[in-house]
Amino acid sequence: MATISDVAARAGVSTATVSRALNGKSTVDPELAARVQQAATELGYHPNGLARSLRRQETAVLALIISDVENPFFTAIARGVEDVAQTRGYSVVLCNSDENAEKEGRYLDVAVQERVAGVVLSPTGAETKVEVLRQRGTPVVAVDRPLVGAESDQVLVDTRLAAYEATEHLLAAGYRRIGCVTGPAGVRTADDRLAGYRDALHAVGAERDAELVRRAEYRATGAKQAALELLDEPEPPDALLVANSAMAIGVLEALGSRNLRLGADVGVVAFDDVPWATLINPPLTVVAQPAYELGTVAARLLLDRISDNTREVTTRTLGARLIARGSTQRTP
Amino acid sequence: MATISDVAARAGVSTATVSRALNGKSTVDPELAARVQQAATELGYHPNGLARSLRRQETAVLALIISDVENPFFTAIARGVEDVAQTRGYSVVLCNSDENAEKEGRYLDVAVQERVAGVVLSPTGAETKVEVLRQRGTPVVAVDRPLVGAESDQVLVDTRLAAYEATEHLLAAGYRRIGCVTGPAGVRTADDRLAGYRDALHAVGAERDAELVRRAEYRATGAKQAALELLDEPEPPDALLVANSAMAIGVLEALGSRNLRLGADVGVVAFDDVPWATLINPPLTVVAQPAYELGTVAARLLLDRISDNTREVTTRTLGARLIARGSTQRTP
DNA sequence: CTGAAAGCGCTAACAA
DNA sequence: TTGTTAGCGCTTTCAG
Repeated sequence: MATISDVAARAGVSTATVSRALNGKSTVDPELAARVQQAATELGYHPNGLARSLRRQETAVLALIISDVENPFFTAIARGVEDVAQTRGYSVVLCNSDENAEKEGRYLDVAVQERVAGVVLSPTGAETKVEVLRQRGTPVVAVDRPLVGAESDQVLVDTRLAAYEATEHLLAAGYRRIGCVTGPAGVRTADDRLAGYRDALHAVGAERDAELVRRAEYRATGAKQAALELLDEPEPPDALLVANSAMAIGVLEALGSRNLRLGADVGVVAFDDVPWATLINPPLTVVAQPAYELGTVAARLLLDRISDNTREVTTRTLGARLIARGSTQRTP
Repeated sequence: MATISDVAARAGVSTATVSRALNGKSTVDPELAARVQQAATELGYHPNGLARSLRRQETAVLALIISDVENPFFTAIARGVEDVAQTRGYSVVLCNSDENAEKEGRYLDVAVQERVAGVVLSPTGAETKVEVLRQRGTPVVAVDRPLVGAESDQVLVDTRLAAYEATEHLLAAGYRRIGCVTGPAGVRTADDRLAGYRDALHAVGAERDAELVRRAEYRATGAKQAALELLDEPEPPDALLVANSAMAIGVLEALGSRNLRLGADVGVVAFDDVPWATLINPPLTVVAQPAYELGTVAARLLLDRISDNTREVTTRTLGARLIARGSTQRTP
């Protein structure tokens, strides 16, 4: 594996000149520069990024730590982050914390050890582990969920309001016993969506005591179980607000296994627009979150902070929008 | 940011001792080791991975370059790779080539520059850019698609056979004019699936000339367009083999927009099992690929090669399995 | 404009 | 067992 000195030797110059020529920094005699270029290509020279970063004390790598690679919401964020990073010359490495605080911590350690330039994090919970970054001065921006107790940049969705509106929509459609299937306690989005749901019920003085609420992991299986429990209640719900798309799958399976008609028997609105929403019958009403934009905004915030760490901390809150479809119509 | 010499100074030992103590290599006096540990935690010391890797001439990082982060098939592979890497102390960084040879090349460069220990690659096409790795001696394993002309380890799916069986299944179900919507020419999985489809038709001497075949990008929109073209033919197909799940969405949308009943009017079998396959009506017949296993096998192969580069090159071919559901039944 | 030389933080011989 | 020392490959003063 060719090093800079191999190139220097071949071109008959010093390593300093090679470095300068290849990085186009201070001016180098065009003729020498050409010799260097040629030597480099002849040798198949690829600069050692480790050595470079070690010397420069900086890397052009961002870490993106998300809680579920298999969730389209997060992969859309990933695309957003990547697209922006790309145009600014940064690479992004994607880490999957799997909604697991320990794994998240491990990746934060890796991020620090590898001296990444910055981190976009969707925190699993009320983490303190992020202190590692603060200590070390690595910029972070939280995405989708806030970073409690840490004054860092954040890009969030007004998910409580969205849940409120979704619930209102169900009420307006004539549903009366509205239930909610949400994520684990402590996960901010799960709590916020539940809060929005309660706000809406409270606003119309509906069903305050009969708590048709179930929590589960943000996955299909738990949600199916939760939905079955609700549907088997003596007074089952006639509509459900579901906190993400993986859960929606479980809920729809539950409906199927109880032979309940979507919309007519049980209205459903789920968070996250998914490509298959219009393929089912009736099509699924969803709360579409601006996932891609979340990613682009987060990346821009992060890169800005990397280049100027004195900027004041900002929180950007994006809106979600309800897309009403057949699954929230009682009569076809 | 504390360095190893800060720790050494604080513990009153040499940096070598700190290194040894922290890495648990050769034996260190327990008492000294304890002092080092304490000094390290007091200072919030995190070893500099760059310096370490530079010195050791090795990194504990694998690169996984896939062609679409938003495709569940690839994210399942990612999980497989990650789970195995994790247990062996490696981190994996995920790169999204976006089915774009140039982007793939850029990430290969980054992989070389960052001196990753190895690469799992799902090649976009007939790439030569992978030469960069070979030159540099970085181990690669190809996953899902072969690396043409490069003798590297590979983990593939017998997708041609699977397509053959899927087509056979359609024939057995009574469909007579079977079409195929597959990916771009040159993408091996797309070509193989088409080949398997043709094999099956050929075997029964069916419809050899009337080519009901369309190609498009592995995405919903192109597939919708392609399906519409086929459906608007004077003699439209009565069944379709669809080469991936994103395409399946487009095809199903096309059916919907032409008011054709899935199964009854047009049978459909699609590659990749997706969670929503059973939510549509009738449920979708699919070819389930062992994506997660593809990832685990690839990672193991890669790690084995990293530790012993003299192993002979192997190709592992995994099987796919047809899951017959309602979308391939002509009569309900 | 170019080269010599120092050093980023760490590990691994080699000595002691 | 511990310390001294020499680099890993690169960039960047500082001289020339």
